[in-house]
Formats: sequence, structure tokens, C-alpha cells
Amino acid sequence: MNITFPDGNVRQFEAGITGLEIAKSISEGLARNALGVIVNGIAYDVSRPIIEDASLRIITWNDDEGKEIFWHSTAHLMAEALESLYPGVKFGIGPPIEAGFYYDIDLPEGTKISSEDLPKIEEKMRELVKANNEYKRIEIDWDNAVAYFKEKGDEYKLELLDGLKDSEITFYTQGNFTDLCRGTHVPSTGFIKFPKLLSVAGAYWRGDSSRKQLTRIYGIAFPKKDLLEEFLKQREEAEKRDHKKLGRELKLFMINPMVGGGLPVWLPNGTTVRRTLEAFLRDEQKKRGYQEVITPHLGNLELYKTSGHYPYYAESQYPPMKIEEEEYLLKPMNCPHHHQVYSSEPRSYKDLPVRLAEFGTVYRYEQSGELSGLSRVRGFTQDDAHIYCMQDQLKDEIKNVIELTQKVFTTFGMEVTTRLSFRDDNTEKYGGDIELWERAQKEIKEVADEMELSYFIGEGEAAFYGPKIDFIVRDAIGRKWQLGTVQVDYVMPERFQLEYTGADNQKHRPVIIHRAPFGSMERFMSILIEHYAGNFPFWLAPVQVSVLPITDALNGVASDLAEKLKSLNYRVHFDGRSEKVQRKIAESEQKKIPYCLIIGKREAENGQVALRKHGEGDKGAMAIEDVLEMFAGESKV
RNA sequence: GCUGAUGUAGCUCAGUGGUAGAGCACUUCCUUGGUAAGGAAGAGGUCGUCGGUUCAAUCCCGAUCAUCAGCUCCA
Repeated sequence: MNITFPDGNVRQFEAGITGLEIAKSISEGLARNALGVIVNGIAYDVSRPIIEDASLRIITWNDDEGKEIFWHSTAHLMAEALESLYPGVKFGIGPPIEAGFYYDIDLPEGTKISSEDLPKIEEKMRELVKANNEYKRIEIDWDNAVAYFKEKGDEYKLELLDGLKDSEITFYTQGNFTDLCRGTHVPSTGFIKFPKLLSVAGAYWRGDSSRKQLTRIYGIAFPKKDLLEEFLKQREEAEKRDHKKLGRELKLFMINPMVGGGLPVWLPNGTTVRRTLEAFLRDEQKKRGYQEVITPHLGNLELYKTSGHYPYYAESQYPPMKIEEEEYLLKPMNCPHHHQVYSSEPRSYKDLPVRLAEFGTVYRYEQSGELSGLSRVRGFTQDDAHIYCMQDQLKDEIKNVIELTQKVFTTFGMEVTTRLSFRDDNTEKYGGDIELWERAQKEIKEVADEMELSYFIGEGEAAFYGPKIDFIVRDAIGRKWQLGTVQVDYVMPERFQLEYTGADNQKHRPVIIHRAPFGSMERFMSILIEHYAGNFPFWLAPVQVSVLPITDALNGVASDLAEKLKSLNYRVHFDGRSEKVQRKIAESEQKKIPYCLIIGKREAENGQVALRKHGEGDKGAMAIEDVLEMFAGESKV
């Protein structure tokens, strides 16, 4: 039979040959590292015979599929360890995930696993790794599969089997453990050299909160020690960057139970950063023809009934309050207010597009367990805007918005990929006219192509009222965040009966674009803190420069300089304490202030300062006017 | 909301069934020092909250609240 390799090469093998043997025919090293093979797009164990012509790709750790196989096998390995340590444990599902794997288990009555138990389980796993048991694939018919798990008393596997009546059933066995599993697996447990269990958490069976909560154990594994170490180091780095920790250390914000959970309070430092971000965006918006509005934090319930958000989203809103026979809602979104601004005067096609922007604070009820720092809160400010335009302006407006969004993310040094979120065939899910939808989707795609965006299409990811463009950014340590969305809306103009008078002197409905590059100031701030690890660039830093005289005798000269910088609108910290300069420097560094200007006798005599850059150290003496020039340059975004 | 872990000084964290400790921060004094922490003294706690067990609870038990890790939800 013919086997076609990814490079197009075709070679002849005898039918029934295994992936491993094919790998061996290429090189011993490849055979040693082969975790699986993709045969005609389907993952096979390396030991599984290949019986007909196929295209074939050999999978190693370096492939995403290889990691999946590796981690999936580790999940089975952990399951075996658990079964030997906790007899009677039942198993839910145990899939590989983006980084590692988990297994959901149901422990026998009275048994609990906490993070202290993980080393013990890991130890057992390492034992099983040494045993180097083979992962064996067993094809089995449905009745026998059911019989096996009935005997074992595992109702979870039985429920899974219920859904597999018409499919081919396979088991995988290694050592003393057998699991219902589609595969694929590494050849033997010996491959899983460095397993590591990470955490324990509760998880509902099949993600359904009305069903039993199982114990979920997260873990990961690597074929090499340095990969594990690197992974652990990265986790530590992420922990160090945790915005909740840095937020406290740098006095950016606080969460205070007396104020209320999920209601962050912005401290002076954090407020400075936020206002700077707002000023940056406001400026960019001004360049792009936006007008700013301000709307109240409460809105008449009628507004939200009209928009359809109430009672549809009642569960995530605060209950309405009655004021003089009228009901009011704490504003869960800004759009309805903006629609009222739009319709506050008759609009002509000559007025369009109308672009209304607001840093609008909204309140949404989040379950208490969901609250976290600045990322999940109950009150937050959206950098919201609504663009009202004619259908044939849509393309240009989308382009305008994408440009703005890209400007924002590149400014922060974040790599962006774009998802075009379109509708799927399920017409029930969506509102508005299907022809307009299709036109909008086509235009969005055209814009994306014209702008040479790197994008992919997410079918079925659209909002109910229109297609979206979502921006997924990658931060400094490679984590992905979905930020900034652009949404086309055909439903709200109908609901609010928005109109403009066309050139034909007829009334028409405008199209609305919702957009928020940052999304929420709170969440964006949390991401930004972690992205920069608290080391804000000069233009954003809460304090930009500290002025440090070496002795008290120079306090006068130094404070004059500090005052001068302040008068030029820089954010300056003057440290005139009777402390050694080493200490002043240490504290300035700890506060992550971008620059220290150190003034000793020599500098004072020459109109210079000794410059020190955060994280880089001493830069030597520099004339004050040169420093000012440098600061001016770095202030530009 | 659910499961688990945690809750001791402003922060980070020790500790004990017999009225609580360190480092940093803070206050005062001394020190005037050239690129990441000079010295001394002082002040600071209802040991998250409420109940129970006990002669005695910060410690044991229960409830509750908050935080964290997940799960569920998210215009």
C-alpha cells in the first residue's frame, strides 16, 4: 500500500504495518519520539496497524496533537494512581486542555482530596511511570462495555456510554487501569517522564450546576525536566504579575468589603493610569469624529424594556427600584441611553454617521464566587461608543473602528488576532433581516481583507442582533485575552424606531455599530498591569520620575528641579528625606518609577542630573535640558 | 450560587487550650551617606464575625462573612 508523507513523498509499505515501524524506517530518533500518527486525518496509536493507502503524519511532542496525546495519557496515568490509592473512586471525564489535563472524579463517601494529597498521588504516578506499562487499545462492543462499568459501578462512564450507542467503542488499558476512551495514547507510561499535579477544584458533572459536583484534579506532564521547570517558572512569573498583588503593592486600587465586593475603588495611582488611558482614547476618538456624551447611572426601566434587555437579562441586573411610582434600573448598559441621544433630534442622511462615545459606568450582578480583582466586578466603566450610520457607510465605519482598535493594541505592544464572529444556520438565534446580515458579513470580510488583518471566522459566534469582530490579544507572557469587540446591530434601531431622513425624503433605519476597544476600563487595567508586570511605560506611569538629592544640602536644588518638572506636567516624586541615596533608589525602584534623577554636588554644579532608568540602572550624568527633551519624546504615544 | 483552601498588626507571615510574635511599613531621635534598604527607641492587634464546648478558646466544634483556586453564568 502507499503511504503519503506531509512533504508529498509517497512510499510503499506492506499493509498492517504500524506507525512505529514506519517511523523506524525513517529514523530511530523519530521512532523514539513518536507519540502517535495521524492517518488520513485520524489520530492512531503508533502500535495500531495501518491497513490501507493513507496520508500519514508522525506526531511528536512538538506538535499540538502530540501534547494532547501526552497529556491525555497522563490523565489515564493519574486515574490509575487514584484508583490504587482510593479504591472505589469513580471517573467522569479526563481530557487534555490547553496546558495539561484534568480528570473529574467522584470519591467514595467520606473521602476527600485536597492539595496536600497531590504529592502522594504524584509519587504513585512516578512509580507507574517506572513500571513503563503499555497503553493497550481494545475494541469492544457496546454491551460488553456497559457490562464492564456496571460491574465496576461507575455510573458516569455508563452515562457516557449511553450517548455512544451507535459508535465504535474502545477501551484503553494500562497496568491495572481500564478506561472508556477514544484515544489516542502514547505507547507506554514510561514516556510520561515528568508528571506534575497542579490543583484540585470542584466541577459539576457535565458542567451542569444542577448535577453532582465532582472533584477535578488538574495536572500537566513533560517529556523533559527543563520543560517542566520552564513551565513552573512561567506560572511563578504569572503569579508575580497578578494584578491583585501588584494593585496593592503599587497602590493602584483596592477592594474593600465595607464598600462592597466586586466594587473596586481606584486609588490615586490607579486613577492616574486610568485617566491617562482615557485621555489617550479620547484623543484618538476625537481624531476619528466621535462626540462625547455623559448619561446617568440610573435609567427608567422602560428604556430596558424597549431594548429587550429587561427581563431577558434580569438575572444579571440589580433589581429595579421604585421611585415615585416609576421603576428605575441601575444601568446595565449604555446603549439605550445613547439611542435616546440619537433620537433627541431629527437626523438627516447628511448628519450620518453619528458617533457617540462615553466612558459609561454600568452595574451588573455577578455571583459572589465569580468576583475577582479588577477582572470580574459588579460595577465597571465601558469605553463605549455607538455609531449610527447608513448601510452603505458601514464598511468605512467598520474600517475606522478597526483602525482605532488596532492603534490601541499596538500602542500597548500587544499582538492581535481578529475573529470575525458570524451567524450560523440556526435562524432562531438571530434577530434582524437575513439579507442585511449577509451583506454586513460580506462587508466585514471585505474590510478585513482590504486591511490585511490576520483573522479567522468564528461561525455561530455572532451576537443575536448582528455579526461581531472580536480582537484576541496576546500579552507579554503569551496569554490570550479577548478584548475589544465591534458589533453590528440591526435589532436596536428597530426596537427604538431610530430614523434618519434620506436623500429621497423618506424615513430610513440607521445601522448601529457598538464598539469598545478596551472593553471595560477595569478589566483592561487588570490585563495591562499583568502585561507590564506593573512596569508602566513612561507616559502611563502613576509617578514618572523621582528626584533624589544625595544629601540634605542639595534639597533646595533638587526640589527646584522637581517643581520645574511638575510645572511641565510630569508626575514627580521628590524624596528629600535624610536617607542614604541607596535607600531612596531602592524605594523608587520598588515603586517601579521609570526614572530617577539623582542630584549630587557634581551634578548641581554642572546643571546636570545622574539618570537612572528603572530596571536598567545607572545611566550616568546628563544635562537637564537633554533629560527634558528625552521626557518630552517619551511622553508621545 | 456550588466545591475546596485560607482568614493573626497597614503589608508578608510565624505561633500557642492559660490575655500574642517577627520582618517591612509608621512615629521620634541620631546619621549627611554617590546608584536596590545606616542605627536606636517607640507606637500599633477584640487573632474575620457570631454562637457552642471548656475553669479557661486566637487555637477545638458549628454557623456566617470575606478572599483565593476552580465550576456554573455573562448583553
